[in-house]
Amino acid sequence: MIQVAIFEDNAQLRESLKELINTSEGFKVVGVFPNCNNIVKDCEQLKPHVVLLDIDMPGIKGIEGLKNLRISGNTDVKVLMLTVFDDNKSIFDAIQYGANGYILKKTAPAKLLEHINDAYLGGSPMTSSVATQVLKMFSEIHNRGNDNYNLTSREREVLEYLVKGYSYKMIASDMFIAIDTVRSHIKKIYEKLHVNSKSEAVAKAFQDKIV
Amino acid sequence: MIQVAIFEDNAQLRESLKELINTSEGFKVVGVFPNCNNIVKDCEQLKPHVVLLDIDMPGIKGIEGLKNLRISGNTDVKVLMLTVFDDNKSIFDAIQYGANGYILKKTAPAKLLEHINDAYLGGSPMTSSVATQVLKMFSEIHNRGNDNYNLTSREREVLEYLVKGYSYKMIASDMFIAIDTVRSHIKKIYEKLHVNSKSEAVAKAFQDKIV
DNA sequence: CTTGAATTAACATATTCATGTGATTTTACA
DNA sequence: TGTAAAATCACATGAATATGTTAATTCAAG
Repeated sequence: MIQVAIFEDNAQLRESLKELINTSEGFKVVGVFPNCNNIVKDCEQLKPHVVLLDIDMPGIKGIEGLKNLRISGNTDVKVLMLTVFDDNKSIFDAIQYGANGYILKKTAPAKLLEHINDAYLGGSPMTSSVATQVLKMFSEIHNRGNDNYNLTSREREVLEYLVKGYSYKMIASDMFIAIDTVRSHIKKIYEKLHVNSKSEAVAKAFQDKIV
Repeated sequence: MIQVAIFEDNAQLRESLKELINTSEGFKVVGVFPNCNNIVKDCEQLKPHVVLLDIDMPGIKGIEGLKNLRISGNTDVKVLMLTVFDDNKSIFDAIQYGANGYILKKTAPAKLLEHINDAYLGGSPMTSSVATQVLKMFSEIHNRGNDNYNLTSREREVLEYLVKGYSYKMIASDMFIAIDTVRSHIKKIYEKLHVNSKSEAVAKAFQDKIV
């Protein structure tokens, strides 16, 4: 018997979720709340296996509730975020704070039960449109910026030394060139990166994944 | 009518997939191949909407096939990777090369069709255990290192300015403090981060995700 | 063969940074 | 209420950096 708690401000949806889950074999609603102001205590008392958490609630928002729950040390209960939109930022935040799944409210009843079961078993059910967002974010992150600002190989080399925190003197000695040459390269690098200090160049190198 | 091409070395699975899909309303198998050595040409000729691609094939592996397909410029066809294991590395690679979904071979027939349809419609169906892997990877990446080197709030603030490439003067004026105070903070920051230059501090801030 | 980019180098100068050694005032907390 | 940490500021000095100008050599591409 999977025990479910529901946090949803919309009374109608709240009740129909409760109805759906309670009338389904193997599921039981142990608590229903119109907000997640006391979600930590609620979960402590009721010990649900799975929580359905609306992301857009008045008062403490769903993400905040999830955050509080995880901060309180409860990493056990599976949390399914419910939302109307497959919004990028929210998905991101939800993942950050350890949501176990992210599904749209329009999900069909049968699938919803399936998702709850999935989460209970340790899976991470998500609406496939949400999954698309996640994959997109994922590959964006791991896509190193293809514009390397047309740095020459020597310039890139110098930039790498800068990132490693070398001084001009050290770079010169490591590259077997004069310190004035290092200066020349760095001047060029600054032009190409549109910066005018070492630390800006380093920051840009990280941000744009040049190194 | 969703047109599907199958690339799967196991003859039995290949045939049963074909059978399943062909006997289902709205689906049609346009091609079946025991390897993906010519996947680019195959897809050019048959123009499938969705490709089922076994990840563990002899000759050109599934991931390679996917890669070739995307490199050839075909970003249109939806690719569902089929696998036995929810293996971390493979999932990662598949995402990199633009797979649209990642499902286990043991997926029930009904769900498989659903997944194909999902992919066709632009979603990213994945088995929920796979989704778990993805989310885990995702949050690992975005998990800011929990050791922030015991920087005080003011020090962290200054560090953020450093990362933004501000000079001491600019930081002082922005924070409404004397430039010597900025120095003091920065000296402390260097001690705590074990560095001794602006650019090293910036680099460390990025590497350890302090900012 | 010449033109242009890349790499190398020198010189000058003003600014910024790193470091040391103090001190005062808040703020937190035991 | 006393003490430690945090935040503030000052002064000094040498090192490092940023910027400008100029120029020789190499080397690939037109």
